[in-house]
Amino acid sequence: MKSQRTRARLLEAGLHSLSAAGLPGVTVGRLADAVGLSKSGMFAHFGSKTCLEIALLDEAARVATEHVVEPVQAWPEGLPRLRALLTNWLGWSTRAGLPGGCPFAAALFELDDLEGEVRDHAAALELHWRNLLRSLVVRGIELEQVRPDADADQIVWELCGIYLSHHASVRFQRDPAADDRAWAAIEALLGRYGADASNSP
Amino acid sequence: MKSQRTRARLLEAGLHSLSAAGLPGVTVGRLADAVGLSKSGMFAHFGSKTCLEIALLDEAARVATEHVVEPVQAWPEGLPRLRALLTNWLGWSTRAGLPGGCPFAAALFELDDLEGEVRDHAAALELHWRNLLRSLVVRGIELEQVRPDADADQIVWELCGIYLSHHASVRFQRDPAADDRAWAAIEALLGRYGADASNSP
DNA sequence: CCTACCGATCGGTAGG
DNA sequence: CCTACCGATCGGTAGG
Repeated sequence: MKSQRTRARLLEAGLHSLSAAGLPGVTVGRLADAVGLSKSGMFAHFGSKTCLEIALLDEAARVATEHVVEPVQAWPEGLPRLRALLTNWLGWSTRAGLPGGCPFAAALFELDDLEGEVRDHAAALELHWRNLLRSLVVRGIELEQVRPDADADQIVWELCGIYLSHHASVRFQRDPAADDRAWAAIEALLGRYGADASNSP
Repeated sequence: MKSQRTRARLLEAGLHSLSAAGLPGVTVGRLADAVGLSKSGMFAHFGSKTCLEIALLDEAARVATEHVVEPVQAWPEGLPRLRALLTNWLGWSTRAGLPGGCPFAAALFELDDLEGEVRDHAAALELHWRNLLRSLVVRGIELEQVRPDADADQIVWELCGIYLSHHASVRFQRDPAADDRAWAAIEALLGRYGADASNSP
């Protein structure tokens, strides 16, 4: 019970480091210091650095789900829910109280050319997220809010690009127009496939 | 003269590490080993780790320019040259012989929440690149290949998103359809602003 | 460019 | 969970 609270504090502090400095910024020693225990205490909670990294990715997914996915279940299915999800997705890490960017966006580029458990775990979480996006698009097609010949995978692919460009725009270039640019791109993308659109591809 | 050749070998080996494992993957000791000299020999060439990192970003920019920008000057101005540039941009690091991904894409997410000279240098190179993209779009407008009311910055912003999604798609998800997805997105984007397009925004 | 060295930190373990 | 410790590696320096 006390152990579980300590673990929760470790995950919270670790997620902050992960957001601020990426996986290389998370070290066993620094995290132990931040929470006020010894390094070996860390290994009592996480058997290895790899286990810690995987636990932190899961924690990031948990917090992301809490802030991005859960509030959206109240919206009507299909496009309205997708739009609400995108609203929550863009900039979620800041609204979740994290000091830096999205750990998954970072993992996409930090782990891309590495092999191992951590990469595999990040890839699984990433796939899960894309499938969620995809299911909303597919539901939009079923509900005839999106053209029946729309390519759901293409839409998801482009939405991910908009998310990444928005992330770079906000966190790296610090462009105040990032939100406007992202929504202009999103509306153009959805407009392209909208059931009301008459222009052929 | 011999020193210059050694420096060139250091830059080449360092750029490989940078591509494969990002900035955290470049260490003075490993790079010294790879080229067969001592660590202090490294400091004779680059005064500090920071200097080395900046030199590697410049080297990455040099190689990128060589493979992406220079071959494109033969194309007609405006849209044809932009399309040729995009063709060379997507996947350039592999065609340049690098073992991993694009160092600038990685820097965008590795350095975003850090401060310092390295970040500033990466930001300057990034801005230079976006300005190049922008100038091609603007030239397309001047040549009436692109609608006069097109927002060049928005186009560049979306192109960067397509590049990042393509990068994640190729290197992280290893999706063989990445090129097709990227070009579908590019053609849709350019079609949206094409001089021949009659649909309003 | 070298040898030889510095203090700090890395992930991890022994033994309790 | 702790103290105490391990070998390896980090960026960097002194002196040549």
